[in-house]
Amino acid sequence: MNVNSEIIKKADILKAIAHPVRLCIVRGLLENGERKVTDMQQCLDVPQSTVSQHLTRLKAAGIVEGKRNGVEIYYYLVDEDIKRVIKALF
Amino acid sequence: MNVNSEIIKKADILKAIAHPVRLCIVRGLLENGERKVTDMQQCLDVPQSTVSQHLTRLKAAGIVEGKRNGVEIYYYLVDEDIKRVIKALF
DNA sequence: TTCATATATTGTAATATTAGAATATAAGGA
DNA sequence: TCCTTATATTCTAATATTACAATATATGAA
Repeated sequence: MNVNSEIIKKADILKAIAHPVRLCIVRGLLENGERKVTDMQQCLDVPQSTVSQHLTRLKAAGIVEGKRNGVEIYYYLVDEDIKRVIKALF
Repeated sequence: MNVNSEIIKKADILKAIAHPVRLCIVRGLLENGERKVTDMQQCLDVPQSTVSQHLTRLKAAGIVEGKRNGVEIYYYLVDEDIKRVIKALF
């Protein structure tokens, strides 16, 4: 296998959003700006731990960041590539 | 889990290109138009059967199609979403 | 401190993806 | 026909992803 590291990085970014729950989260963030976990969970109808795990993956990929407000955490998109990709996809 | 079928479809399309070899193939097709398998294989430095397997996946996802010319098969992109996504990504 | 709510982490079983060798098929030329 | 080249398929072991329950942690209010 020999593909360059730029390709690998881009493929990793795509992998991060290539999942229904994560894609839905990311699309929601693009449409509505920041959101807290509970809201996503209700919208997706998925257990809380599942949402949290997917958010962890999105964070690790550098796609979202969260800011805490008291007991809640609001997530928002931080990757411009992803914003363009989502717009292109929908 | 409850995400609608549009999201699932779009996530499947992303999954299809969220792999270094497949992303490289697709990007190459977008840049250079149609290509035959042997050329992709040399460019990627991956065994022939591996390239062929990835092409099968891209075909199944409706992203590429191939037309035979004698003993060779030329592949080309057929999905407009993907073209936009790749452009947005690079 | 204790409690309630929001979110994260861990453990694990089920499933999917992956690479690549071996083999098969398809097409055309000698 | 037989040979060669191009491409596809099959098999399989290794690895990665997934869902979700159970549990842990963080914050703020009482």
